[in-house]
Amino acid sequence: MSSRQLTTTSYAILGLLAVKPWATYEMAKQLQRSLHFFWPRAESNLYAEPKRLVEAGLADAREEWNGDRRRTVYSITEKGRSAFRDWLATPPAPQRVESEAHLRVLFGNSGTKADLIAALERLEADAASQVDHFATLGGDYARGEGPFPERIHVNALIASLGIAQGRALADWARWAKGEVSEWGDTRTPDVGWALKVLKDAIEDA
Amino acid sequence: MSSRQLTTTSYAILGLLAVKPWATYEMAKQLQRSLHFFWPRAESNLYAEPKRLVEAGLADAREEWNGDRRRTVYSITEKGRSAFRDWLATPPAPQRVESEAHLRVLFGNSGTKADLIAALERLEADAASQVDHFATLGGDYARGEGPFPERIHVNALIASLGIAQGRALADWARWAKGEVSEWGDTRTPDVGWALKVLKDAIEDA
DNA sequence: GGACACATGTAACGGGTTACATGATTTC
DNA sequence: GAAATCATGTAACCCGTTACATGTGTCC
Repeated sequence: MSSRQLTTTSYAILGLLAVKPWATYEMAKQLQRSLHFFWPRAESNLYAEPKRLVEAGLADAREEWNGDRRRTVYSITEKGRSAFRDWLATPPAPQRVESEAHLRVLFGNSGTKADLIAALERLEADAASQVDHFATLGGDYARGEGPFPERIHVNALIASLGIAQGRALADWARWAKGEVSEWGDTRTPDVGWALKVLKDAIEDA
Repeated sequence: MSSRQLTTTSYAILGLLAVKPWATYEMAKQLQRSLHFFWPRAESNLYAEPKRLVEAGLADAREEWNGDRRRTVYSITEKGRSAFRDWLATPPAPQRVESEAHLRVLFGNSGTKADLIAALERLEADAASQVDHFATLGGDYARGEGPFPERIHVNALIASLGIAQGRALADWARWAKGEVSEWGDTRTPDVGWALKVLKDAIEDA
């Protein structure tokens, strides 16, 4: 019925199940927490996926009752583990970034200075919340409070990545905000300034 | 018929048309070039959008003939310009990143060292090609060869952003590759190492 | 004469989102 | 007793992708 080719989202969930069994609700929350920044998905979506995994024999479902409230707990099967390992051996798809804020910077000369600065502020806010998130996660593990001590090494990797990327973006946005605020208007380029920015950027490359 | 709410993709195209009139084919290529890294879209998609813009009165279409070969040239209308300005004044949606490579790092402990390193290499390659792209773009403008001199300032901004982000990612990936290659296996965490990585990352935050 | 770039699409499919629905339990 | 959160979905919609189609001009 609802059978379908497994997607990356399916494997993301399978990966979570490889860590431990999860109830769907719990798992959905966890996905929001851990995948929000590089594999974002709507919560409602996550209720269909584990059923497909069960159908494919990669996971087992078990009903639990808490009073009159039902919860479905999923766990990975041996077949699931090996399917996940196979997927990990597969070449990853290229990264995909969608950023309206970048778009607004690119076309910033068609709008007002306030618009452009608002876009830069969004960029900075996004970046700051990313840094925050990964710093919190990393801090928990650093204090020995991470929920999965056996995952401390991969989590350290992810935290340092999230922080590095977030910081680079936040720093840039803050810098750019300062620069743009000194522009006369958005339409007329200060060529000397632009040339210097380009030179500096390319040197870094 | 094919009328529909305008999407961010529509506005991206409208933004291009605000720069100059484009033939569809040319425009599709340009979109690949300039939006590939932060608003990627399949080429075939880009042939439908300008028709919607025309339908909405935001653009005009003109047929041109080059021998027996037809090309449709679109240009923005006054209404289009003002609609685009309105859109620029709108708060940008949060950034959205989809990265299978990140996912594979997060679950790297379920796979082999080779898998993990392959993911890191993908990350590094993505980042390097991003740096490359923006360095080329920036270099053209720096040499006064940019196709749109009146856009040098926003292009400088975008180039420096692209390079900064790409470099941050590439540097991290290179570093991580070196670290992981010294791991015993992916399963057993070296807690001392992880703690140090976390401490360093959080200090940076 | 063949390959390749130019130029413009169409058809089918599908993963994902938004919005809504529903009832139970815990908390204040 | 109300509000929040637990817990699990469904229905409709749609933007976008993949894959394919088709003919022309140009270059070697």
